[in-house]
Amino acid sequence: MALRNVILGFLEEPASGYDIKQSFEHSLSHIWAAESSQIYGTLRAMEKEGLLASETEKSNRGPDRRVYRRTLQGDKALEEWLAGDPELSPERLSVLCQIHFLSRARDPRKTTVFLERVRDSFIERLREYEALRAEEGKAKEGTVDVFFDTLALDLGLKTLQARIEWCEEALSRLAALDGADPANA
Amino acid sequence: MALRNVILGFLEEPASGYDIKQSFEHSLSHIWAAESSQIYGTLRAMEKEGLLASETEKSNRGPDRRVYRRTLQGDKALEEWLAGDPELSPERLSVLCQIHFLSRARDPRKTTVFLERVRDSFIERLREYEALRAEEGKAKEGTVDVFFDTLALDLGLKTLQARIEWCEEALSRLAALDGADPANA
DNA sequence: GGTTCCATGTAACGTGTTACATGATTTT
DNA sequence: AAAATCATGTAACACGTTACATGGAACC
Repeated sequence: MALRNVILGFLEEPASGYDIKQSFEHSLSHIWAAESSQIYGTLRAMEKEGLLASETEKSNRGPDRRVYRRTLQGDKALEEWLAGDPELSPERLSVLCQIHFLSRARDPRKTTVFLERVRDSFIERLREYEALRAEEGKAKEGTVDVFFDTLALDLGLKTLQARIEWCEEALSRLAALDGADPANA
Repeated sequence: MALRNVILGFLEEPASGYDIKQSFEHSLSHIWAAESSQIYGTLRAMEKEGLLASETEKSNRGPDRRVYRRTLQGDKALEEWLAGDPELSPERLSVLCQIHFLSRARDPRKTTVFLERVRDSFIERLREYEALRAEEGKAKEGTVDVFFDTLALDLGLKTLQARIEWCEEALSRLAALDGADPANA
């Protein structure tokens, strides 16, 4: 159901499936990048359900565009979503499963190597988020908009920082284990 | 593909679909709780692929059990998963989408109410994780096992703490905005 | 006799990805 | 003439959830 809601959110102005795909890439890329195939299908379904209405329109470049706008029912659905409960989806990070089973083997060496790689991946992603954040910040220096537009991105940054810290802590505790109890190696 | 790998991980000892379902509930519940229907289907598929082999066995209570064990090929697949790249799945938190579109409206009041609810949900989940953590810790006080067995859980704890902090920070910045610029209300 | 636990599954649906098909227009 | 961009879609597959069917054994 989330995709439907996000589409409703993007349709503040009438837009085509192609436009919505662009919106994903420009303003939600760090959270979600839906595929065109899914977007087009969902738009059709939403029109059938009465959430959207569409008209075709000549493009000045390429084939005709099917332009969608929210119906009153669509307006209402969006409002309900934004006034409804926070949707805390379960996380199900595969990497946690890997760590779980690795650590069952009680092998400090293997665990260390793996955690270092996890940390490096997190750091890499952090760099990407920081770059995005810098762009946003530069574009709207000192305005109230900076706060609102970086709200969601900042959660990602904070989360990654905490996870990198977790890696560092786990690695230093592992090093202590390995030193104190070399029989484990 | 993740479910296949987790099943391989659980099959350190031969086990039935039912047993695997229990394993999810006992040792991976905070990360993932797969449904029986999916587990049984996947077990069948994995046997067909040569990762597992099964025999039926009388149960001392209830119907016959189909007990699976890893084949050599299954051993190899598990090893490869644990030696392979960390799987950092994309997060796609619906709640971030909600925040994104709420904040577009530039409405400090609505955003405040929503963020308070998000914070409370995170706090609730944190309590659950802390309870799980306390159980683990109690069962294996002072042993090396505590470290390994709480590794994945601790990431969850750290993540939640960071997210709660993020809520608090955003809320206090919002309060400042609202005080300084009441024209926005 | 009813509830709970053991145990395996089927069917339908919802969501998401990958690969591909089609064809116009603009830029190099 | 080739490549990039605009624009919409179909088909097949993979993953996951929900609801339901079936039936035995143990416990109260």
